[in-house]
Amino acid sequence: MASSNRHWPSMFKSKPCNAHHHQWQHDINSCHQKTPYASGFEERSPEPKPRWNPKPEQIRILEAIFNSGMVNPPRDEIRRIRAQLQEYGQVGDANVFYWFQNRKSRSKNKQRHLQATRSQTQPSSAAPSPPPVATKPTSTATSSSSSSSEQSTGSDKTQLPVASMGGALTSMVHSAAPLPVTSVNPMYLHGSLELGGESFLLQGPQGYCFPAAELTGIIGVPEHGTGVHPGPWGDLMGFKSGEDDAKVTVQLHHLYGTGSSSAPSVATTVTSANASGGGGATAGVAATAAIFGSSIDEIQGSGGAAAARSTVFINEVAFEVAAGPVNVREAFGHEAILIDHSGRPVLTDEWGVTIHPLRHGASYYLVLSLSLSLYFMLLWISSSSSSNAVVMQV
Amino acid sequence: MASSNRHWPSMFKSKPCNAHHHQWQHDINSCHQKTPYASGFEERSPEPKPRWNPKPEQIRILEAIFNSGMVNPPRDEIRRIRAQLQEYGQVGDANVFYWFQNRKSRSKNKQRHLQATRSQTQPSSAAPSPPPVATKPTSTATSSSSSSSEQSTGSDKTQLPVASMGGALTSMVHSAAPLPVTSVNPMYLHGSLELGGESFLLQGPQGYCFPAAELTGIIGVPEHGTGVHPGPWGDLMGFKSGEDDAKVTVQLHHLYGTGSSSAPSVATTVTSANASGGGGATAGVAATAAIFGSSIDEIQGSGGAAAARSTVFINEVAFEVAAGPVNVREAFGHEAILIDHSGRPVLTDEWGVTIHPLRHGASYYLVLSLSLSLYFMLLWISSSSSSNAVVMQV
DNA sequence: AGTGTATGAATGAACG
DNA sequence: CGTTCATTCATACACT
Repeated sequence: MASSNRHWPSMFKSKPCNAHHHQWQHDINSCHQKTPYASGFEERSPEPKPRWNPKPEQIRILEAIFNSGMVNPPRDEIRRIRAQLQEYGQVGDANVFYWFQNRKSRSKNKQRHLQATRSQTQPSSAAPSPPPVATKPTSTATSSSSSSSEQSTGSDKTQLPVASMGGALTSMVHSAAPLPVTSVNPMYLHGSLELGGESFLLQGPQGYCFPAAELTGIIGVPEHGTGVHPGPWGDLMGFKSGEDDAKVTVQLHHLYGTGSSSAPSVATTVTSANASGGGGATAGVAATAAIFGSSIDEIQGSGGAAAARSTVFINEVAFEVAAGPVNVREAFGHEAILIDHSGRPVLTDEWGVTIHPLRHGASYYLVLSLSLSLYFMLLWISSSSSSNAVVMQV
Repeated sequence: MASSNRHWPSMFKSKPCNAHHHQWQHDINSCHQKTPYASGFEERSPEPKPRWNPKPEQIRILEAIFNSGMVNPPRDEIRRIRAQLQEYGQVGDANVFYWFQNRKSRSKNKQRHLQATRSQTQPSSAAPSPPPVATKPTSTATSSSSSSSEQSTGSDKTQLPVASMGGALTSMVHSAAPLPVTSVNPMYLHGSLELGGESFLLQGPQGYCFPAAELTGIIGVPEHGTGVHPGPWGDLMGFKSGEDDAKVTVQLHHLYGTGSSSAPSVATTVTSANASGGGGATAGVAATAAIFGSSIDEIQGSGGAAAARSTVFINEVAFEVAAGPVNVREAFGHEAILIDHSGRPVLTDEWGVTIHPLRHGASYYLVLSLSLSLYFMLLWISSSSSSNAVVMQV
């Protein structure tokens, strides 16, 4: 084949000649590679092409961006990202491009595989019915609007709001108040998060200060894993449609007490300035409860399947789950972890499927959003530690 | 016009080998196509259509044509070309068509990035020369090796502070000028965070926003999302410490005996100082970690030892850990769980020792006590969930 | 030695 | 045409 990189990645080929791993310390200078082909002369001697080795910081950034919903950043966005990454080491647009490309692709078929695997492992008499998600994702109903490209992953997942399980926390996200911002960045959410009143007054002259990701984190949206459904959130979060500037208000209603079954019916309301009910419906999620909804069916084996089931308590709420291994991740999201009564996490395989089935009658606790927990912890700490009065609006 | 090649692809869907199956490419260099189904007609298979794999000779020809200026050959031309190529292997018009399309597109991108790259390198000594890098594709010249001028800021930071682990959390806040938008400039936190004082009143003079990222970062909350910001963490994380304005220290004392029942007595201490703690200043070892102000040392192993070590990020803070399994429990406590970037818990044995070593460069988040987190969450929620405004007196 | 997995890079094929 | 998807290739690193 004609030489190697004749296209894209030629932007700067003489860049990261740094050889081996990156030890947070190595530098990228000194591009002397030992020229492997010392004597061997080849017409297309493929430059040793030291493949870009993203540094931890860079990975984190990329990961973060990806998780924030920007799974396939447009060109200019890539450029920006690259610039950002460059602070930590040489990197080219192509690298970023490839990274996202691969990341998305892989996380996608990983899931696909996951699903496939699951269906195999649990044939559960589901012979004729592949009711839920079509195995054939080919044509997902994409509703992507042009503009800043947004992955349309949207619908193909099993993530309906279903809400209303007894949960604990409900978050209502409702966007409104269309500020006339400029925001060229489709992904920066601009607005104010009124979580507890004034706790966070995130408002900048230029928006820009509240990446969707944050929001999701704060709200407790569990998604965040390897390319889960970045789409929905992204869209929800606002940066999708031309309306990047939405005001997001989160309201937490809640119940206290580890009230078990009391399970106050949660309410998820999504109001979008843009209206657009469509995918927006997926909104609410966030709360534990809502999340349950989505997959419980799955777990339960949904209809027909007369599979064995167990009743377990998750966060004090009873659930019926398949007697066998359950896919925690699918059920509760990527950040979800079930903790057993002794405080140990329920082990799962790489797909989030528990290695052991849940014990019938046992109690588990679900941690979905680490961020959320910590966030609250912090909130509490801050408020409680102050001797002053804190006015919180809820 | 004339380029109504609109339906080309569809025209020759499975064009290549009309007659029989592909038996092409046998001797291509390293061509190992598993040939899915070599047998007869299987309607079942989705679409084993093996993608055309141009042989070197073919590529050469194509390349030549392309370089000769014919970047967008008309239909009949394509046919001709195909005929020519066919001497070396089966190929369809569509293949040729696609090839040119891709070739053109990609070479264009390449160029675009080439120039973009040099246009925005660094404000200083801005390279004013938009190198005449061939307007002509001349793929051969792909490596004009101009490059190398990528670096920005003359030096690369390429590294984090590798927290030395304190037991507390410290964060440096410092202000900066308000930059309008985008721009790779890191946004500094503006204002002071008085954690122990009055809640979070974070807002800068000019409506500076306080990206959640900052906060989370400071606190150590795994702000898994975001990343959109230029420097938030990085700068916050420590290096870059020009001068700190405030230092916030949070100390959580507590107990934890597995079980949320035991109300953790938390003590928050905020220390405002100016001391610029050299490298140790790294922001938060995360509240979480802070809580167990214990032993990262453990993990860190001995200092400069040349032992195998990996750098991992725990709650955004870099740590050096042994290359092998790590005892998470010992390091962070009994209820500690490390979560990997995908949201999955790091598996550990019964002693809390990770089954697999932590991945170098990977990010992990630490969940200490689920119960604790939830506890706080509930605490906060319950305290704030009163009607509208609640005055919290603590 | 090898084998498997993770992932950067490349590119054919399509979509809109 | 610009983008995106799907495969495939190649290499780095981990586990046996």
